[in-house]
Amino acid sequence: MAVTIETILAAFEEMGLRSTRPRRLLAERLAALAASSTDFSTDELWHDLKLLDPRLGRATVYRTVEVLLKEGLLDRVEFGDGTHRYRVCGGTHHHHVTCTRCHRVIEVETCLPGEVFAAIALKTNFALEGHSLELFGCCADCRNE
Amino acid sequence: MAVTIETILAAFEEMGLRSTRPRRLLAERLAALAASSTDFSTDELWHDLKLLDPRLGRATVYRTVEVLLKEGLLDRVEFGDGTHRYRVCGGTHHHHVTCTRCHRVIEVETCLPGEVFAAIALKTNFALEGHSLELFGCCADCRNE
DNA sequence: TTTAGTGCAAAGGCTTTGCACACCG
DNA sequence: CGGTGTGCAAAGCCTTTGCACTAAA
Repeated sequence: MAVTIETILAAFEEMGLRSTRPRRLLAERLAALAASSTDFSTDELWHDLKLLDPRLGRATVYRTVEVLLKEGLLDRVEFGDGTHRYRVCGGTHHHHVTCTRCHRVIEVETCLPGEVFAAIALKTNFALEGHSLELFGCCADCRNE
Repeated sequence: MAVTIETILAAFEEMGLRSTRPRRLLAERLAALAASSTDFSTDELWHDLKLLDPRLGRATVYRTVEVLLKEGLLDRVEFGDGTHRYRVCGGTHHHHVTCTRCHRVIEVETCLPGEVFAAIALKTNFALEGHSLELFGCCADCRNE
């Protein structure tokens, strides 16, 4: 299921947040990023939005990203070097495959088999609650260059 | 294989780095942390070291951690909220199970079955090069409180 | 009219950098 | 001695916060 402007605006409304101009612009931009499976940094997002409204403040971007993260509409992707980027995602469980050359991120639904979790839980005596899996590699486009 | 003071000092030497007082103190402290499987932040590490040598500078800690990270003797553990900590690890492939209550980190060698990687590579057309897997849960101690 | 939301600028953390001095080899 | 390594302080980033103003409802 694709994340559209409506999805995001509905999320705002559901949380009891007002429909403001900055939030509508954010929703519009994020829907476009979702459609093209493009990930982004807060800074890139802010610069994009400034083209639509030069007065839009950085703080608003941070505040809105935080809200959407909590709501599960955005995903924070951590890189090994300590940097991170965001991407729009439906709320379903998934993992990321990141191209180490061009930084493209692809979602996959493939997950770990239950036995792996069971084995780890048994060995560590942890009650497992969640996990994150990041895969790194080289995408087809970058291999052909 | 346990990481000892000697392991770390040998790593410095192998990299052509001099044996200095700050680096020896670092090695000593890190070996202790390794022995007790304790993870740490740069700040905690710095404060610990200041007890041994009040003049030891923060920058030295950062510089040394960076070197040991690159050498594979340290592991950077990322948390979902954007914070991160470090831990000493032998160079072998492993993953982390983190307690969401007490932040304790346990290493596990259990990894994903090859078929999972094959399936993902096939589906995304990526040449996979690496991955990181972080598991979150509640440890036995925290469940008994 | 009421109060959430915003923009701005300042303040905060953490990390890196520049530089003169210290000290290892 | 020569050059790496260090401590210190300053500068840099990215992010959060405080506050007066704007604009939803």
